[in-house]
Amino acid sequence: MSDLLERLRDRGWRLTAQRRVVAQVLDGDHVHYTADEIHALAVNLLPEISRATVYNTLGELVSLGEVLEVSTDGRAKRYDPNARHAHQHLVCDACGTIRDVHPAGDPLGSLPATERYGFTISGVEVTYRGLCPDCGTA
Amino acid sequence: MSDLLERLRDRGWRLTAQRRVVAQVLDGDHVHYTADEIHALAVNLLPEISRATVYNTLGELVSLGEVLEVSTDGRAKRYDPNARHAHQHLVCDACGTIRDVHPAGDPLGSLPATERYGFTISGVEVTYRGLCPDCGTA
DNA sequence: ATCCAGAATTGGATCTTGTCCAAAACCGAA
DNA sequence: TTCGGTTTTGGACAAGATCCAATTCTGGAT
Ligand SMILES: [Mn+2]
Ligand SMILES: [Mn+2]
Ligand SMILES: [Zn+2]
Ligand SMILES: [Zn+2]
Repeated sequence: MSDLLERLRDRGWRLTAQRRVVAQVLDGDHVHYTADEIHALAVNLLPEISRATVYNTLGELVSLGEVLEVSTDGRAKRYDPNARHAHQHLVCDACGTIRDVHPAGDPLGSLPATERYGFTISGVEVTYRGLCPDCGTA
Repeated sequence: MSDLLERLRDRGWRLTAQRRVVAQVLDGDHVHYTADEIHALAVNLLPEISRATVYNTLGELVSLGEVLEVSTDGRAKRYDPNARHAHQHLVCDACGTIRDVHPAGDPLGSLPATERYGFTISGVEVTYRGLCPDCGTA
């Protein structure tokens, strides 16, 4: 059983067949699927699973902190199971590919105290944009 | 006439009444309105302007590099006329307020060469999240 | 001043993403 | 086995955005 499923069971989550296949699709640390992609992949494993259940399950996983929502453009949100290791994203502007990259130093540190305007800051998202090797001008 | 309108005219843009009021609404460097907010404000100045024209005009301004699109959440995109000075955003998770903040050092520098995976990197977006003074736990 | 072709605008249809809801199915404790 | 709470489901609904064919506008040519 995957780490993810194990942690969920430890939290008293009822492990239904539907939740199991959603977790299974997300398993592996380097995917960034949309909800509809996850639904399509889940249907391969459990043909009768509904779109609503996929959205419900993803919402619960996000609330539990097991999955991150990533909005790299104004399109569909992507769901990132790599919630345990802080990381940032490198996005191809042409094909939308997303890669995980890892911070050098604390990105929060780059915001000077004089630029906080009384906010209580809880996090920072960094998205690098460019062209991937496949899409770059050959 | 605003700087923005002047630059647009210099580029040979046809300055219609509709485009003028959209530019007028965006004038001033610290706004981050949604397309519908811009439409509502534009209607005050030119009652018959359509939503489609607001979207068309915003799209053109973005193509020209005069306005930036900002997607801070999965909701409506926001349009940022402050495209001439590199800056980052500080977003309140409770009320959605956006403030401009200014980088200390080049945020691009924080991505190690070993983490570029053959991408040609063209830019970076940094979004700090937290609670604004109004929304913070009093 | 008038005409005309290309540019711009318009309202509504359409699409995508996501949420909501009431009914049905499921599950596990008693 | 029964029963109440939990989960799932399909379809309705909503927001944001795009598309499109019809119309209006515009500025240069005459
Ligand atoms: Mn990731
Ligand atoms: Mn800004
Ligand atoms: Zn690419
Ligand atoms: Zn706030």
